[in-house]
Amino acid sequence: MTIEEQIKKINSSLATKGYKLTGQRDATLRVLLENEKDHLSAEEIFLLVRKKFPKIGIATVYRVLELLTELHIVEKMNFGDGVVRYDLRSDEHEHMHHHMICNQCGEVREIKEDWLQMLEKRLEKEFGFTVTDHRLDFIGSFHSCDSHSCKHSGKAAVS
Amino acid sequence: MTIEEQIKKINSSLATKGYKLTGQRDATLRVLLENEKDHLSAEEIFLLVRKKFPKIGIATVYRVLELLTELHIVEKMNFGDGVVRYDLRSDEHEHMHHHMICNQCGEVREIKEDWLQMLEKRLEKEFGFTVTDHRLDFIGSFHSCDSHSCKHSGKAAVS
DNA sequence: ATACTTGCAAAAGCTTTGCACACAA
DNA sequence: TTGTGTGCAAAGCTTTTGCAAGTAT
Repeated sequence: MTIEEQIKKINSSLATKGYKLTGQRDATLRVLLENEKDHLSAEEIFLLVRKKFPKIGIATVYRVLELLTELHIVEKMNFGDGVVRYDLRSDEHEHMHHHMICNQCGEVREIKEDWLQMLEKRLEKEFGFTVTDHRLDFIGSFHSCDSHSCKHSGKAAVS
Repeated sequence: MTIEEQIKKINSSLATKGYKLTGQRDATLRVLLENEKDHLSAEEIFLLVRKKFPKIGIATVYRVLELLTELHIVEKMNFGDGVVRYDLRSDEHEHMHHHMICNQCGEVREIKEDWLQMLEKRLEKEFGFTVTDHRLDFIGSFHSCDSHSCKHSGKAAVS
């Protein structure tokens, strides 16, 4: 699905609940869609959105992110560096993507398969617990980061 | 392992790094050990510690928690309610416990098995990624909470 | 008109830090 | 005495909120 198509679809979701796709919301959404893999913080999102929409205030960005969280379009995540990051849940892999977090270079790479269906059935049976969502992160390191100096941007290492 | 034994063990870890087991640290540790399953926030820990050690300040509690995080005795977690919670990593199930988070009653129940070993081998093989830690949370609801009014304390519901 | 949105600034958390004092080796 | 640890209050951050003004239908 192209970004335009995704925007269009999200616009429908907004409309259903009586919300409008304003310029600020559109710009924020584009930043999220264009940086899907980056798990940006509110501050980072704000700085990027401001390039598209200079007069936006950070309060608006927070309000947009809260709105998108409500609609389950993004999800708040915390990778241990103390900052809230926003993770886009695009249709293709909603409810089924996991993370590998490298503690050498800080990269957060996504795994776009759902590895947990079996386990979720087990929770249902053994605990009477119905799963509606899950979160799975692996912390460790890529061999390519261990062996030679890592090419990825040196974000803060995790824990 | 009894609480006394665990305290003793942790004391050794502290000593190794030149830290002392002061009254404040002892009290904080006991609160954590006695409430292992509760995933307390800093504020909650502070209130409980103050019962044992009334003159303690919250800054000290934060400093103790930071110290324990450094030593990998506790781990900072975020369950989506916006509060940092501290999760004890006791020896028996270090690196191998998961969470069921009920969005009816807010209970966080632990699963003390490691269900991920197979998947971690796969990451090693497919991505060249060595896992040193992981995190697995399931969000959903217990049937007992759906059917009749839930007996657990009504913490804030998750997302 | 009416309801939704926004920017700004103030307020509200939660967490960290500076500093002088206390304590233990 | 020397370095570690602590309480208090102040400072720092991120995030939320109040309010008046703006916008679209």
